[in-house]
Amino acid sequence: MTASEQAERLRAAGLKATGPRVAILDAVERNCKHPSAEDIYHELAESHPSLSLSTVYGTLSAFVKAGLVRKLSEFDGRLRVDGTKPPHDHAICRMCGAIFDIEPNLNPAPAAPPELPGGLAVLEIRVEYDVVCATCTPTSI
Amino acid sequence: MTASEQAERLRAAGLKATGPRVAILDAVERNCKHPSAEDIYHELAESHPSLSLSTVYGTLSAFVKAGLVRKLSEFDGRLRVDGTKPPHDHAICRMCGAIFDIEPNLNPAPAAPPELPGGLAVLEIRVEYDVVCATCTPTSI
DNA sequence: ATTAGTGCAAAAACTTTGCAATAGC
DNA sequence: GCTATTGCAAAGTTTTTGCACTAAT
Repeated sequence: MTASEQAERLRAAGLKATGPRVAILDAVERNCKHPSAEDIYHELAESHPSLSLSTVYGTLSAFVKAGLVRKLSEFDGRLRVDGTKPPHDHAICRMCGAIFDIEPNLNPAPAAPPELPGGLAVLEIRVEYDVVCATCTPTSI
Repeated sequence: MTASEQAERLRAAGLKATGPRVAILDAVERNCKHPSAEDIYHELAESHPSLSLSTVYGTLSAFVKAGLVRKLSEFDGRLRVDGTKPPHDHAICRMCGAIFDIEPNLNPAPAAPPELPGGLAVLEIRVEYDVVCATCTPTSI
């Protein structure tokens, strides 16, 4: 996706298309490793030397609210985001908190949002797997 | 549930049944508001004046690994736990992070764990709702 | 021209750690 | 008695805030 297309998406989401924003949106969509704010900050350090960490935090927060990226904090408590395109599910290790991407077609999430109580507007429904990963499984002694 | 029954559960989970642990497990199972470590600490302040916050953190971590309580951090980044008995789903507001309990029968999660990659042992599968709550919905001007 | 967004530094919030004392098993 | 757990204080991380400046619309 070109920079101007990203800029268009930002404007469509009601956000100003600034240089830092385009760069951060792009970095998040490229990075499929559920990066933290600091990960993104470092990833952009060379190309955007003046970018500050607080801008990354503020920008990610704006993106989450606008629905451009998905917030994940189940892992290690830190803010983690997922901006990769096709929606997918996550498995989270109960022991170490590692996040694994799961094919959404393994367990198709209910597509039709049911009636939820309390005036909740459903934007998306996902399936979440509570797992113990291979590393944390006590293997043969 | 009596204190000795809780103690038995702790031992069954491979944890020593200490006073603080029984109290914390009990507090978490009673509190249906997805409490933070500090919430529990304050809740037990009167009955257990000597309890320290670091013990709460350590204990909750042990409970999560043992599967006695469920870890939630999607909310505000802080550690939040859910120890209420019947498994249920959560809706999380994209704007403010508020957590709402959702009846699991609205959208029964796939019960049969499919084949997952990388030796993941599935412990539980849940449905997660990405929502905007009533408070955050821009109402009529 | 207005208003949102940026960057810096400082502050705040949350969580972990080290260690001596204690309580379970 | 041995070992895991506790409590305290201190340190470490992560995130937020205030404010002057800059850039987008």
